[in-house]
Amino acid sequence: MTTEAEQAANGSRNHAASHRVADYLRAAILSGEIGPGERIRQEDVAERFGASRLPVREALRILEAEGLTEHEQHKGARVPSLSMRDLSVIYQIRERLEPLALTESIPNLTQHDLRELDRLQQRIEADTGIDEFLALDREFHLMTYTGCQVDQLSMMVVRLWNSTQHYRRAFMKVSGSGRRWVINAEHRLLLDAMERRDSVDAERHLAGHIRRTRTELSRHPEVFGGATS
Amino acid sequence: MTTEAEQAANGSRNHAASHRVADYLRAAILSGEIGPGERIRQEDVAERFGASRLPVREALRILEAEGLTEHEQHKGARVPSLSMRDLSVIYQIRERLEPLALTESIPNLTQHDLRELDRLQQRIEADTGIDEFLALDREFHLMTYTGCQVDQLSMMVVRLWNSTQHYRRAFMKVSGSGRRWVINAEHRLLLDAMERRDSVDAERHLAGHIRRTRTELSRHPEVFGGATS
DNA sequence: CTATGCTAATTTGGATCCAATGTTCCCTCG
DNA sequence: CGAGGGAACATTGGATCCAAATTAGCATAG
Repeated sequence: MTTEAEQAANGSRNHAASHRVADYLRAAILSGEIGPGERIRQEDVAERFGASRLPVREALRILEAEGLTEHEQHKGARVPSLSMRDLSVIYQIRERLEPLALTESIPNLTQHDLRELDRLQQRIEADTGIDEFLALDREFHLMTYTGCQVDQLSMMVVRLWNSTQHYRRAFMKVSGSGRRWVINAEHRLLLDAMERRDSVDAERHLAGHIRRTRTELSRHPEVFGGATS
Repeated sequence: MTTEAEQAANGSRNHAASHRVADYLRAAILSGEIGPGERIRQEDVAERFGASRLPVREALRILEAEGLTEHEQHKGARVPSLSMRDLSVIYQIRERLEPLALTESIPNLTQHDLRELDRLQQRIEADTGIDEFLALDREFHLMTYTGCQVDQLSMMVVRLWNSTQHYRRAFMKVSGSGRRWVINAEHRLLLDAMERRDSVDAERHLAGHIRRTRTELSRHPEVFGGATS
């Protein structure tokens, strides 16, 4: 489920316990099991994970550095609530970073990768539920970056996706799936440019895709549950 | 010295011991005291810091997530060595991210900030040693982003500066200070655009400044001490 | 009945201890 | 004399224990 996340987060397989706990918590946050503002008790996680609190604490530091949790002295960890402005800027960051990652990726994509991307897009076009759509869409985009050899860049992209995951879900729920065809059209244009190995065109389509999403998001302030702090 | 680094790294003052240790280690790495490939022993740090190994371990996880250290199971932490390609891509990332941070910053800069920047640039133009130049240049650029309200963005920028600090120093040492006047001219053009609150022009100058630096860097492979892994 | 202050319980922060793994040095054997 | 193996050492990983701070609950006063 979160395979891509860790792969990009840890250069190679670093299966230390703290990382396994971090992966576990990351998955819990991404799946919505732990929502913004919600507190994370170390003991709970330790117990559920069958380990002591120590690796949990290390994991929380990792997630904090990734921006997935906030810490306050003696008050513990919680998932931060983003404001509309935060989210908007994150999308602006994505709009500049992801095209770069794409350009780095395209020359290294194999025919197999491209076929896999096509297959993913077909599954996205099949009318699925919101949660499945979110998972597939994430998988699709992150897969377009599999050719990007620079860990630091892939990592940044994955983290940006991670920290907005909850709001993407909330947005899908309030906006309905009415505009799914737009997404599909944009994905198809992107895929086409990628198959032609036309980085410039692909960058253009991707940037437009992200920009449009940001614009639509900004029209749905209710995603932030009232509190825009 | 590393004030900006922490300020951006921790949204607010999080003076937990693990963060103080992380700041300490970050400063040691940025100052060149701990160089790429060098190992960091937990006990040493703990002793030097007057604390137990536990906060040190948490600090190392933080630095790992920031990309300042690498970890291997049962082998400990070391500062990663970057390849020419890594460095080049980081500069490409900076070329896209920092103009965005600048645009976010410019409207919020006070007259006082601008005066301070001018003063900094004057100090840069005074012929200083390499280490002082590096510190001032860093301070100058990061100060241009003080108006950027989005923590996540400022944080990313600071981390990019951090992970390339050592190679910037090495580059200055091999390339000599012959081309300092180019930097000064670019800084002046950037400052002028900022004073006119012309984000577009400022972005253009900044991107050019970073691109030129990347190009010059790529002409000095000896910065990587032979090993380009 | 509400608000405030105090105490008890919960939770996080830090230190020490033990286990597991990696490293080094030396001895032996080819 | 060099290479391989093994034992002692050093270092990291994890668990438990204690201290400090926050939170929650209760009692009491207004």
